[in-house]
Amino acid sequence: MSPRAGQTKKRTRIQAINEEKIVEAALEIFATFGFRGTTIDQIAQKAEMSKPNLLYYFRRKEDIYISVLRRTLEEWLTPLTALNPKGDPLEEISKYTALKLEMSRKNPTASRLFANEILHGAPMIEDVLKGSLKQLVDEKAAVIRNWVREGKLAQVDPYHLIFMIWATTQHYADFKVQMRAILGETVDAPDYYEQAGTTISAIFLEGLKPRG
Amino acid sequence: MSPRAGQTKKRTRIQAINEEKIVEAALEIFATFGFRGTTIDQIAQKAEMSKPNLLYYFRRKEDIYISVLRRTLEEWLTPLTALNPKGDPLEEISKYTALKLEMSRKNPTASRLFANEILHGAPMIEDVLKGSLKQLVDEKAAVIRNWVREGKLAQVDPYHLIFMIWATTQHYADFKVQMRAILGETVDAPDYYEQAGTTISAIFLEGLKPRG
DNA sequence: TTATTTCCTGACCATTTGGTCAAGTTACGC
DNA sequence: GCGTAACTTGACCAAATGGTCAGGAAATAA
Repeated sequence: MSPRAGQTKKRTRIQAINEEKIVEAALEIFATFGFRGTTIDQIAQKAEMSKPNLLYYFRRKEDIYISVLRRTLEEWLTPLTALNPKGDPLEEISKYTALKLEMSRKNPTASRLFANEILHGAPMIEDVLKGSLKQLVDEKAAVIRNWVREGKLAQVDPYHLIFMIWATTQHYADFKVQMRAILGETVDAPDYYEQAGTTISAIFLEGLKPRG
Repeated sequence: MSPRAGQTKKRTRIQAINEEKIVEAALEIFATFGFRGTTIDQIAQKAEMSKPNLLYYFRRKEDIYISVLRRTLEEWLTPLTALNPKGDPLEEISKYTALKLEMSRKNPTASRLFANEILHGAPMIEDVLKGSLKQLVDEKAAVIRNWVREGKLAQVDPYHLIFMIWATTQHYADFKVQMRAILGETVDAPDYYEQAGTTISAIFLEGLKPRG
C-alpha cells in the first residue's frame, strides 16, 4: 500500500528517511524554479531516487510542494512567537529583527520559497495565512500597540511596523541576486549581514535624523 | 516576413497596436504565473488573438518575456534618478520613499513581475542589473554618503538604506496577499497606503524611540 | 484595379511532463 | 528460513505545450 505521506500511520524507517530526502531536495528545487517550473524528475534526481519511487511516497507533485511549504512556514513564524510582552520594547524589537535577519542569512532558500508562493497569490496556503499566521500577528500587534500606548515606543501602527521588519529582513534572502549585481562579492563576505544589521537597527531605533 | 519585435524597422500601424496588446496582456499573466507557469495560449487569449498570430509578432515566449521585463525595469528605476543631490536630504529621501510606495500602489503587477525574476536568479536581466542599475545605485549611494559626511543624515550605510527603502515599499505590492490575509479588506481601503506612508516615514525619520 | 506585402489561421508536430502499472526486489516480523 | 508487506523500477500513457507551416484574408502601395 502507498504510504500517504503526512498522515500519522506507522512510519517505517525507510519511509522516514526517504520522505526526508525528498522534502529536502524539493525545497531547493521549488525555491529556485517555482511550482510549475519544477519537474518531478528534477526532485527525484536530487533526492537520488527514481521518479516512480518518489511518487510512491508523494502521490502528486502538489503533495510534495504543500509538505515543503508547511514545514517552511512553521519555521518561518517561530521568531515572532518569542516577542516577549514583559521585555523591554526596543530591545525586543531589536532582537526580533536580528533573529529574522539571521534566518535570511542561514536559510535563504526557505525565504525564497515562501516569497514565491505569496507572490503568486498563495493558492496553497491561504488557510494557514488567514489562520495561525493572522492569529499570531494579531496577538503581537496588540502587544506592540500597548507599548505605544504606554509611551515606550514612538507612535507607529503595529501592523505596518511588523510588515516593515519582515520586508527589510527577508529582502536579504529574496533579493540577494540583485544585491550581488550591485555590490559584487561583498554580499558573500562574512561581515555583510553584520553591516546590514547595524544599519537596520540604527534606522529602526534612531531614524535618519542626525543627532547632536 | 516576420516583424521581429524589438528591432527598429518600419513598424506598421497594425504591428504597433498588436505588439502593445501582447506586451500588456503578457505583463499580467507573467506576473501571476511566472515564466514557466505562463502559457502562450493564456497570453494570446488575454490579448484577443490566436496563438500563431501572437507568434507572428514574437517568435518565442522568451522574447515576449524579455520585452515585458525591460519595459518594466526601466519604469521601475525612474524614481531613483530624481533623487536630487542639492535638495534637503531628509526631504529627498522622504519624497523618494513616497514615490516608490505610490508605484507599489498603482502598479503592483510590475513590481511582482520584477520580484519574481530576481527571486529566480534574474537569468534574463543580469546584464541590466550589473549595468545601468548598478551605475545608478552607485551614483546615488555616493550622494547619500556625502550627506552623511556633512552631518545631514545619521551615520548609515547608503547601500543598506537604499535596499531598506526598496524592501519596505515593494513589500506593499509583492506581499499584498499576505497583508490581506492578516488585515482583511482594510488593505483595499483608500487610506491604507496613506497609513503605510505615515508609519514608514515616521520610522525612517525618527526611529522607534519615543520622544519627550 | 492590381500586385505585393503584411497579417492571420487551422492543422499539425515533437517534446516534455505528471502520473500509472505490472512485475520484480528487498526488508522484516515470526 | 519463510512469508508477507514494504519498497523499487522500466515501460508506458495521455495531456499540455512551445513552436511550425502552408495557404488564405486583408491592407496597402502602384
